[in-house]
Amino acid sequence: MKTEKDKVDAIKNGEKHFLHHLSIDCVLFGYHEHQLKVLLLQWKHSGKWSLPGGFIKLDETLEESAKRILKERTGLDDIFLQQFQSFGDPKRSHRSKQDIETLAIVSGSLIDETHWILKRTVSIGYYAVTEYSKVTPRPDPLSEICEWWDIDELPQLVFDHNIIVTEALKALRLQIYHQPIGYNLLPEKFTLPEIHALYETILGKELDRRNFAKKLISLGIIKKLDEMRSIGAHRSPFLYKFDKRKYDKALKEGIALAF
Amino acid sequence: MKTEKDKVDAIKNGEKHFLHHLSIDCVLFGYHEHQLKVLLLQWKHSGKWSLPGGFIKLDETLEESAKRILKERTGLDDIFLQQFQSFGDPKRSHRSKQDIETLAIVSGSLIDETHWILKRTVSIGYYAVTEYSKVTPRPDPLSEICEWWDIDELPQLVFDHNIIVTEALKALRLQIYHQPIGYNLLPEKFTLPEIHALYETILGKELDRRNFAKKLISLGIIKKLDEMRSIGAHRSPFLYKFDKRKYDKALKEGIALAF
DNA sequence: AAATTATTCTGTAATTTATACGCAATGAAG
DNA sequence: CTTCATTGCGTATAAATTACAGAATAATTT
Repeated sequence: MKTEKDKVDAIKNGEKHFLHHLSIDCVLFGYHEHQLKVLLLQWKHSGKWSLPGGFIKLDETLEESAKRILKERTGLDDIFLQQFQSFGDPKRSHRSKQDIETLAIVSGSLIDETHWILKRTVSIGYYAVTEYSKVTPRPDPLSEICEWWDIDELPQLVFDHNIIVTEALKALRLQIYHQPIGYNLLPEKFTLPEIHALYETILGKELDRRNFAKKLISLGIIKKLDEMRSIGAHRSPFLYKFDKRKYDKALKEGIALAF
Repeated sequence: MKTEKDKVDAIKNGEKHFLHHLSIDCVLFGYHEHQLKVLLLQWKHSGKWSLPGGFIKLDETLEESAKRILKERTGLDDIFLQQFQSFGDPKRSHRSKQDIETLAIVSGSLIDETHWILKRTVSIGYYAVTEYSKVTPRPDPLSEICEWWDIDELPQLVFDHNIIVTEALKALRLQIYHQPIGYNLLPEKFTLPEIHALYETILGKELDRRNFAKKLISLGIIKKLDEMRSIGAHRSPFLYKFDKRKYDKALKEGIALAF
């Protein structure tokens, strides 16, 4: 585990450890009670909101980099990450004078216009989906707050981060039609209503529960167990689990869902 | 138009003009006589084959950069470009001693291990599709030959370029199910057999011509004209053209094709 | 001028898939 | 033992996809 000092130090001496002109931005979708949320950070002093992001170490792959960044904010290992687009407008990462001052104060170093962190930066976008409740959000050294925001009540974000979120959501919704989603997002054993709610939340629309179940079962990616879950004052739903072999096959070869 | 000298000079002095650690690689698919081809370059001396690629200027967008690179190789403006993935393995762009020597000879400059062009490079992949016959391939200063290769008879390529082609084809085939393709790829007026062959070629499989036509017409993105084309010793097919308004709408909003 | 050949155009029947929805079954609470 | 909210099962209908047959046409050949 890194100390806070180490990470602030990274800004000062990052020149030697990170790829210049490149960054990673992560859109982490959190799923909870029929609501889709996004993890955001609030910068110190300016109070501006941003996506969790960071720089790429000289010897790590893009995916390793994204994983590391997300782990620092959430504590989670093994998130299913998906690269979806790179953002490279020459002016996208322009920082205001105030933001530069903040960087200088927080890192305790001189930041003039030649500083590596102010160079034009192309950002590689990754998205991931997680169970909201699994995460304990942790701000980074440059931020005051790290918390979930409802997908349709986002504040204005820094740089082009609002666009990045929009594109990530588009990519996620396109993906859900061509690959199964849910493994690592649901408990090992789950009920039909649970996976049904997950899909409805991500797609942002209603899906007939009976037809939905029929389709997933007929594709063979989930299968019924002989157990039930007790959910209080109502009929107990059966438990299901993913057929990992068929799930992985569907991941690799793609499926054609039509909801 | 740049002179050859300018471009070789770019290697020597590119440090000041290009973003370090970043490059663009383009997979240009050429469509001709039921064959899908890819434009490749053969490097001088080593004889290795690669995709057309290049570096990003300090003040241009990623798309402008890709457009410029493709224009230099093909003469074509206005190609429909699609960013599809970034490739960032730390070892992906390793060059052999021989290749470094060639770079030094061709550019007439000293290239030691600190030279910017040898740094770890993340490449942003773009693909495009064009009519094979519209293109006059032109090698770049580092290459001997620039020519089309059949998609299923590609040689071994440098770096991870074989993977890049595979991923580009996957992305193109996924795209064709969700967006119309054909504008800028077919003459303004075309026949059903022509557009049918285009789709079969890109997807690499047979599509029933009657059902195919029914679908495109019912979606409204092509419409029948009152003219015919004479094709020699056979029945003359009717001409069609794209309904640009509906085509653009489909591009923007997406469609769901199922062939 | 009639038959031949290769190709395009139109239509329809059979099948599969998707959609809509009614109702019985269940577990706990009153 | 009735009520309530919820799950599970099944079926009728609509829509989309697939498969395929046969007529029409423009030269070329006989």
